[in-house]
Amino acid sequence: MQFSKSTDYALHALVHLGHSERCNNVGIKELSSALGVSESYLSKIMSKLRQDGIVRAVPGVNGGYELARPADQISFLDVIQVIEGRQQLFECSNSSSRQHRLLAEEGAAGRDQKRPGKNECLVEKVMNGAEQHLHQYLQEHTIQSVLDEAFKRCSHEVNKK
Amino acid sequence: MQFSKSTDYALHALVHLGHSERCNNVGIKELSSALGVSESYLSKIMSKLRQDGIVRAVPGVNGGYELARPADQISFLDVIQVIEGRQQLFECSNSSSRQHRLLAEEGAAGRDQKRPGKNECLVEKVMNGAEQHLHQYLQEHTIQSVLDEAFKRCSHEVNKK
DNA sequence: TTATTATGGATACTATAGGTCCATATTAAT
DNA sequence: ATTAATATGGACCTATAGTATCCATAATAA
Ligand code: SF4
Ligand code: SF4
Repeated sequence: MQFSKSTDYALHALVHLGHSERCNNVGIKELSSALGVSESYLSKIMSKLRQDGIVRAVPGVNGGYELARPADQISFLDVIQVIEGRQQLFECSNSSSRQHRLLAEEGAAGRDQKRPGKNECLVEKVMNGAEQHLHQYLQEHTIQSVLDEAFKRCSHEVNKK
Repeated sequence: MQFSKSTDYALHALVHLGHSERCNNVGIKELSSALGVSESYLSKIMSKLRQDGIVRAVPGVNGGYELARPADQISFLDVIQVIEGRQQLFECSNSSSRQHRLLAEEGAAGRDQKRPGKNECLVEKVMNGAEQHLHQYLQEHTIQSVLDEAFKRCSHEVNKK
């Protein structure tokens, strides 16, 4: 259970883009050398980010990438979901087992015909809760918030002189 | 980014053990058929749980597994960490890149010789925060809490009669 | 028109998850 | 002591996902 390296790369690439915002587009070469990742691999990742509307890309001379929206509207969650997919953290595999009947159906069978089998399972309930918490946190942290913190450090440095 | 099936199995097995607590040990056969998982595979998982002190095991006739401590002292986090390992959610891979210097070192180099390179990286900071939140939530939910909820449902059912 | 850049398909390698089988060790019951 | 039942651990296999490279093609600005 770990985030993939691709997510790592994507986040760093976006931070880089956010940092060079006012300049021209940033080409894959610059990104690649800044992050220390091969151009071929990184370009796949950037492609994904573009397909999901996180960045814009323009080919041709002086082309490259730029953020498709302000950095404070690109959350960590957005990036993670693009790269890792939107599958949920916990997916029940054996919902036809005897176990299942105890935890999800018993007590619901006769009581509520309104919700047909939609009675939430107790294990899933905990896990989905965990996922929600995680998502909320990741939603609240954006590329901009990283940039801001970096700037704060930088200005500390200046003040000290 | 998903929890493995093994974690799923482990959680269900523990719930089963918790449910049959006062009875004798529960053998792998019963567990296996209750969960709908092969004995061979499930036994590997149970072995891991034993090595980490979550369950006790006794071989021989009428042997089997039982919880090594009360169900309210076995958190989801405990189980997950046994099965998935204790690696952190986000592990930085390219800490020698140019990027890194911007985000983790700049502003720290001259300022603080006390903490040698221990200046926390800003991307990691967010991710570690996320992990902490997740862990806290998972720590607060135990096998017992699932059992309790199941019991609540059950008694509703009884009251209705 | 051309040089430059992104895109997407094909391919390969690797690591991990998921799963099986069997030989061995351990224990309780007889 | 013997035996039957049970857990354990090693060896092995397969499928899938992550990581990565290469190349042919498309799109764009100069
Ligand atoms: S009890 Fe929940 S997690 Fe378990 S099998 Fe049923 S739906 Fe899945
Ligand atoms: S900035 Fe943080 S996440 Fe990025 S390379 Fe440095 S330590 Fe790793």
